[in-house]
Amino acid sequence: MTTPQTLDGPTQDFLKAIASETRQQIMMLFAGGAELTVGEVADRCGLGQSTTSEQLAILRRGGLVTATRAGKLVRYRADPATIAERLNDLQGYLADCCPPPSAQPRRSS
Amino acid sequence: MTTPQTLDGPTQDFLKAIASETRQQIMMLFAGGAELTVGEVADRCGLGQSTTSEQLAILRRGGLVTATRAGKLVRYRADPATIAERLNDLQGYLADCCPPPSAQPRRSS
DNA sequence: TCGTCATATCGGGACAACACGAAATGATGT
DNA sequence: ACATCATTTCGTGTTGTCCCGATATGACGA
Repeated sequence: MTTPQTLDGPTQDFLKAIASETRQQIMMLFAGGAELTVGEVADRCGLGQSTTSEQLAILRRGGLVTATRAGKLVRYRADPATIAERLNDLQGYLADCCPPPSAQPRRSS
Repeated sequence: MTTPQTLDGPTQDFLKAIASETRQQIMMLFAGGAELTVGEVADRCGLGQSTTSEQLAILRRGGLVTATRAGKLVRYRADPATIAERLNDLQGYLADCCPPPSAQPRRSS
């Protein structure tokens, strides 16, 4: 029943992904449920094409976006379900560290 | 009413602070409302004294812990209120990027 | 005032992250 | 098969993070 020393892998990837100003900026482009290609993202935030592809890959590993091929294009979009999940994990971890003194123990998910 | 391109400073600092395995490990030491000195934290996670001081400073800037002098000692403890606040900001940002298709627009805090 | 103890700051070395251009991959149309 | 276009992967330079030992600050007691 020992609480783990750190977060699990998926939540780690989520945090690393979102803790970058560039990637936050990218995420904003998906507001409203927009679907965008790598090239479109690159244009709209003034990054090189390869850089953008790499950053999107990191966001994908973090569960923030999903990718689907459409011919030669790859359409990226936000992944609200996974985001909510990771956010919930994070909240659980923080509830363990940061106890309202009378906090009830959390279920082990 | 244009949504800002990135998160605000405090939330940035919060994310950078928590997105480090070492600092997550440190935060776990504060579970249960524990108050710890720099030296105690250094011992318990096997870090150097100066390293620990620096990492705690980062956590402090991120709003995760607070510090109070007690004689020559400095006692650090978790700061649940600020953490909840930052977590809420983050949630708001993500709600903007990641729309459950029928999401109602968020208030501008 | 002087010495001591805890903490903070400084300087540096090893290593990862960021952004780029160039080359490889993969899919489409001719 | 070939050319083309979007994307990915690779190699590289630059910048930032992590951790350290050494030194400075600040508080307390003799």
